[in-house]
Amino acid sequence: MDAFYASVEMRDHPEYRKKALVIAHDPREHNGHGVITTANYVARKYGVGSAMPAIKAVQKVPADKLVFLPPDFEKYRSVSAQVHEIMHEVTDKIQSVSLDEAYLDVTQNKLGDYSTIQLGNYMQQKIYKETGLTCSYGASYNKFLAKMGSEYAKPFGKTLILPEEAKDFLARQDISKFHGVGKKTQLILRELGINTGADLQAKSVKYLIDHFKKMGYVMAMHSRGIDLSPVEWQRQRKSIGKERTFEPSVFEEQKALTLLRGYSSDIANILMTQNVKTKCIVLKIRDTDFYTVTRRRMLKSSTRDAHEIYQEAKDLFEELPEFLEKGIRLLGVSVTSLEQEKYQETNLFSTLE
DNA sequence: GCGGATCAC
DNA sequence: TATGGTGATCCGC
Repeated sequence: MDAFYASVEMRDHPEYRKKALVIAHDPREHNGHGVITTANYVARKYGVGSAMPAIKAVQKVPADKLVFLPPDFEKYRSVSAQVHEIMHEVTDKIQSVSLDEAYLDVTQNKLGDYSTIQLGNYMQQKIYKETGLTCSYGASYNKFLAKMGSEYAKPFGKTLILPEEAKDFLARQDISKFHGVGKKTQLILRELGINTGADLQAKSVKYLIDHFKKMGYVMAMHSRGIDLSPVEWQRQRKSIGKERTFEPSVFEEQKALTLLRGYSSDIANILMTQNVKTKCIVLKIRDTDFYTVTRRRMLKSSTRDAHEIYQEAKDLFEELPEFLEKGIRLLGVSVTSLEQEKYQETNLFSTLE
């Protein structure tokens, strides 16, 4: 398989920033882009009320020159669709990872007899021309290496990793660059003296499985340049959820129940548009001390009814009265065990065609 | 199947 | 230091 991973840099483009950011009023400072920082941190520091999602980074802008920009998700979504159109010129085998990242299987492509790099350059340049966004991509013989190469190429580059180069390339990478290796796994790996791809390669597969179970096997394979997972371009969603954090916390039962009703209705609407039903309702709740639990209930028969979802969520909620005492910081509902409705019109037509 | 943990973005 | 929202997967029961 020729795999391809593209990552579009939206957050650094002034028009497409997806998240809250802080920007200097004076465009002569910081190239007119201002300074991106953790919105909540800045909000607290400068006494501005804000609970925007956070991103990374820098400071150095005086307080009186700061202004908060709300995220424009509509814009973000529409640009993402534009980018996807360009990718679809090359192949329909696209696995979206998020609005701005995707895997493409270009073993076959729609444009003709081109190399993976030629296809990549075509998309990269077209995306830049049509949206002004830079993107990087990685190309290799499997998904893992394609993604690794893409990260390596950021913010506006490309990386081609050939089979005979893979092991050396991986040996040089820090374990933090391995997909699936997060904070916790990193900590344990480093305690074992494993800091790089070379260290992973030096350990036996058995050793890694003994320490990390399935994850160990995956890391062993990845470090050796092996990843057989396909580009899942037809995957369907397995859960749908809605949750919200409150500042200050919620103490009133009526308010909590109203929120649950709203979430249930939102979820029911999505079930409707996606033509699926659910067999399992999950309640998620977090108190002021950040103590979080989830409780779920399996249904006898699947549903897409807002009120039925609400009733289950309410039942689960009422089994946890302690949270109202403490104060509710977060409340959420999600549904899993989704079942595709059969005999869907679109399916019928597409089958007949 | 359930609930917590971990991870990605 | 302060930790948002959505979704997936894995582990140990």
